[in-house]
Amino acid sequence: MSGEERRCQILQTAISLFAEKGFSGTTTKEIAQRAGVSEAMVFRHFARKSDIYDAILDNRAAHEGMRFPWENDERILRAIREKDDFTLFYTLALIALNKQQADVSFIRLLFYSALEEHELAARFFNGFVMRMYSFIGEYIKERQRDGAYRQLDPKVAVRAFMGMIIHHSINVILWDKGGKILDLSNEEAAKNFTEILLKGIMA
Amino acid sequence: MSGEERRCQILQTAISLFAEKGFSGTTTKEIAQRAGVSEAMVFRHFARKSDIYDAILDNRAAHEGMRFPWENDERILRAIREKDDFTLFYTLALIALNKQQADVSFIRLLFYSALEEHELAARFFNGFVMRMYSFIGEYIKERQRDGAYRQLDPKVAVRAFMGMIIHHSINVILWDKGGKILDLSNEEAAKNFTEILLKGIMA
DNA sequence: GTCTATAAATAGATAGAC
DNA sequence: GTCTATCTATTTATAGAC
Repeated sequence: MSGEERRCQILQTAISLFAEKGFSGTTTKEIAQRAGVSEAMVFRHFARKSDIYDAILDNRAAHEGMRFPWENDERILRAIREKDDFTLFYTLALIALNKQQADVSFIRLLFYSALEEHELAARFFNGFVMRMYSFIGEYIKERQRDGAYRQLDPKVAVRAFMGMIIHHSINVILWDKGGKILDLSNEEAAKNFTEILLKGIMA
Repeated sequence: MSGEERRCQILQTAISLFAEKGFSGTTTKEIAQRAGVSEAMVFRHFARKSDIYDAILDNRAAHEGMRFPWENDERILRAIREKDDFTLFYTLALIALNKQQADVSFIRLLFYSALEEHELAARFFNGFVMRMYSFIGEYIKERQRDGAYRQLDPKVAVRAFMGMIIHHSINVILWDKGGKILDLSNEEAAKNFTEILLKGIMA
């Protein structure tokens, strides 16, 4: 295997372990074992263990989780043009829920990084999250000008909406794994949260 | 210092360190240093490091975070009797927000324990969270029978409401510390979320 | 590029004196 | 109940051969 390939493979292995057990809960030995190489190989590519964590910042795959999958999504662009509120928020919610639950590993990594105060969390927040607030916030402002929504801080509406969605995913992933309290398809969840939000902010 | 006192003090120190850096991110040496004792003292009271983590389960102070501060709260009991929806949800939200943000340490401990899959998280979920769902859920059912709220799964409404609240606190605590995106008093947040929920679920 | 062997540092845990 | 000293295991990290 070439240097670049090996480096990448070790990094992927480490990311998945950091997501499972956090940075300090993961040993270089485990990383090496799961990657199927010797520990010396790990240190050949990353001088210190913390360099592996830092390398996540430049990793393409990790940034996958920070992509805006809807910026070129035809359903969404059309819903915005047509001011089809339900379709817009429903589609946003459904895409988010599916994405979050398909990438449990990324969500866990993100929460660990927030608790451990690693730059990854800050970068996610300053990139993805802020962009999200302005994207949805702008639409809400426009609809307020139309008189369709009542006057409230658009950012509060975004927080409420994202709160329902993310909190639901966190429950599915972290707290209520078996669906003990609430077992709901993502379609049902998206529909219900969208209805609550829209009725909640309409004029 | 007596044995029991010392044990308790070491436990408190450990809890606060586990909240900061997680279980594996904390060393027994640090615990000893911050508690102002030798490492030997730590191991005198807790044979193994993991025993400290486990002892949190029997700790009164940790259970403080799992209390229902409103079960004897006159404002809330009265709001239920009078079916004063706004006051009920507003008060619940405000108490929750204030409590969460006053006990950042407990919230962090809880999230670490969920990621680390420690029993603390499961106990919190099976105790506090489930009780919360049935408490609010029952009220919503009653109001649905009254014809005041539209038909939807009460648990979905609870998840939406708790989602807004908890997600907001998590933002304040973990992600948006400086209030970069949204800087809101807990009163404003409680008011806004309550309005969105109530308009969102009313008939 | 890969490994085995080993060093160095740290973490968890114990012994025994006071 | 408390400490110092010590031990062992683990973890991070390096050296050097192939």
